Amino acid sequence: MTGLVSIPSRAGFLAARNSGIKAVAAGFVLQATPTGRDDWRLGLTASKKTGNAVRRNRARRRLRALARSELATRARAGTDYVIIARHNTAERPWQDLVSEFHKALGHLHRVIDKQGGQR
RNA sequence: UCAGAUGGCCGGAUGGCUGCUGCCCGAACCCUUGCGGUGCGGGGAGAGGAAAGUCCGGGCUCCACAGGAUCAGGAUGCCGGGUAACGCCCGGCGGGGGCGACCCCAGGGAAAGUGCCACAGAAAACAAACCGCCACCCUCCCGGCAACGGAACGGGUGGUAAGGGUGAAAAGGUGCGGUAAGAGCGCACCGCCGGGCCGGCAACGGGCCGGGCAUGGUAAACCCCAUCCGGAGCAAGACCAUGUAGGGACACACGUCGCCUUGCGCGACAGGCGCGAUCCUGCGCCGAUGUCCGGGUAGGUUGCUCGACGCGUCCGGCAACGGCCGCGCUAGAUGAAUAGCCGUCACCGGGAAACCGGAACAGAACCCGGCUUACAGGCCAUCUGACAGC
Repeated sequence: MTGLVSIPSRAGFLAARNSGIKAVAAGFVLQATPTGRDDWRLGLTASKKTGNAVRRNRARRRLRALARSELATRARAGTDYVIIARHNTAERPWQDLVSEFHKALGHLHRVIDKQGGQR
């Protein structure tokens, strides 16, 4: 998957979940955690609560398309982003997802800046 | 035309913009010159009929493994064929259902043995006898002066299994004869058992002869018989890179002899380990190692898609299927590509219309053959029954 670098192992996902910060939107949950790497990486998660395999795959594909169009130009190096699908991700209107993503990403970046300033 | 049966097929189409995975081609650059790497441009490909459940059968890989005997365990179970194989498919047979086309069946053995047969019922299997039916005896009672005679709706002894009742099932069925009443007691037909004949590869079917009839059901209870079966799975397995050192637990032999090149040597025999168990034959490994735990590392390549493959003509076969020839190459991902958004046209529902909704079951993960389950809507072929027309 060129263009997007994916988080290769379960350890990366667990790190994002435990030490990262998160923003909950109506159509998804966005998490971010600093890694100290040169590039930024993306992880996608769709649990069984999202639905059957078809719904999970569709939700993951829509989230990937979202990341490709909206996150690629705004992502910060040295950060792992994890997007978690929710039960309505597969059929939520596309424009709603886009606007929610902008809000969530802006929130996370502000929190990261604040934490960095305190240290 | 309506109702139905069987078999097969489809599972929206097309376009724009922005992207992804792997393949091929082209030019450029880089170096460790290779079947190399990097980005760029172009081309064509990219989920299913069930991809599902993971229920059977194989291929492939590892457990190094092969042959035989006995036992244990599991699966299958009418017959014949198809197949790599099957618990699958096809064609028959038998039984059951339907007016019919057709459908359904866990369909070997119950005179090898053991067990079980609830409730109800007298009785559930070397038969037995509750209400009955029949015969005989006694008595109440009646007649007679008496001897005695008659005689129950009562009692006893015996015969019987027709009828009643119970049950899923009551020891062949129906009819006639027969009898005290009855009974295969006798006869006819049906069924059953035995023998032989004919047809069929066979399951089985059809006559014939003999026998008055023995053998209840349950094997989806144990069991018997026949056939088949080693285990684990692509997270199999292989290679590269990284790492490779100390710790804990468990297992078992540590013996004899020979040779000279006297070595942490080689060889032989015992010994140990190795199929579910035991034994035999062969073979391999071990003789200070093996296995596991914990710790550490968990990145890349390969296996990975040309195959019991798909399509078509012809030939053989009732068919499943097989064969010859020709053409085609049709996903190979790995936190996991095959998409995101927006149109147009068809389909379904609502509406007078503009238009608004809906569109099933469901996502490859080593690959095939099946089974099972889920499924909006639609198409085709053949056949059956009814009605109408000719």
